[in-house]
Amino acid sequence: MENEASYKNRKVISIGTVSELTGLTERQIRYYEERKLISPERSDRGNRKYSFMDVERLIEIANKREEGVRTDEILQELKKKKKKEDTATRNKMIQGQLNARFNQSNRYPKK
Amino acid sequence: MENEASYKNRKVISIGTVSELTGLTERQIRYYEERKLISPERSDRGNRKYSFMDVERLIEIANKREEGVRTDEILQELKKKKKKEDTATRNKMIQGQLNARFNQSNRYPKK
DNA sequence: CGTGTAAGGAATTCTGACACG
DNA sequence: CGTGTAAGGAATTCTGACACG
Repeated sequence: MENEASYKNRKVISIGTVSELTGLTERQIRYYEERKLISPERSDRGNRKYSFMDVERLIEIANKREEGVRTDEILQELKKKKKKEDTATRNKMIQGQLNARFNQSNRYPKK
Repeated sequence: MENEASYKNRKVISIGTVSELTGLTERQIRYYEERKLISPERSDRGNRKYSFMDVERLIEIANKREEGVRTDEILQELKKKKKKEDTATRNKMIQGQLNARFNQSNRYPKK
C-alpha cells in the first residue's frame, strides 16, 4: 500500500519520454513548468525528471488548453484541488489521532 | 487496481536513471540484458527503456551477484519464479471461468 | 500569452571491440 | 565469465533569444 504510490510519484522519466506519453512538445512541457503547473526534479547534471503523476497532470493540462483555458486559470484550478486534498489529508490525520486516543484508553481491556 | 500495476510495468526509465537507482554500471545492465535476465523496450531511436519492475529485478540480480551467483544460475531461478506465477495466473483464470459458469446458471434467480 | 525555431554546447546512449582472467 | 575502458557517432537535453500575435 505504501509501495504502489511510490511508483506513481517517483521522478524518473525524462522529458523526451514525457513528450511521447503526453503528445506535448518539449517546449510546451518546459513552458508549463515556467508557469508553475508542474515541478520536475533534476538529475545530477540538470536533466528534468518527471513522475507518472506529472504525466497525468500534463494530460489534464493539455485537455484544458484545448478548451482554451489559460495557464494561469489552470494553475488556480490545480491549487483548489490541492487545497481539498490537503484538507482530506488533515482530516485523516486527525481521525488517526482520535483512533490512537481511543485505543490508548482501551489499552487494558477487561477481556 | 488495474492502474497501479501499469505504473510498475510501464517501460519509461532510461539506462542512466536505472544505473542511479540500482547502483549498477550501464555496462552491467546491458550485459544482464545480453544474458536474458531483463528485457527493456526500445524508444523510437533505439534507447533502452526500463520499468520499475526491471529496476527491482536488477536489484535482486545485484544481490545474487554479490553472493557470487552466476548469471546463468540467476536466469534459472528467475524462470522458476516465472513458472510459479504463470501457474497462479492460470489457476485464477480457471477459477474465473468457473465463477462465470456459476453465475450463468444462476442468471435468472427465483428471487 | 503560448508556442515554434535556430544556435551552440554539454551530457547521454549506442555498438563493437580489446583487455583481463 | 563478468566487467572496464577508449572510440566514434548519433540523439538528447539545456538555456537564452527572437518571432508572431
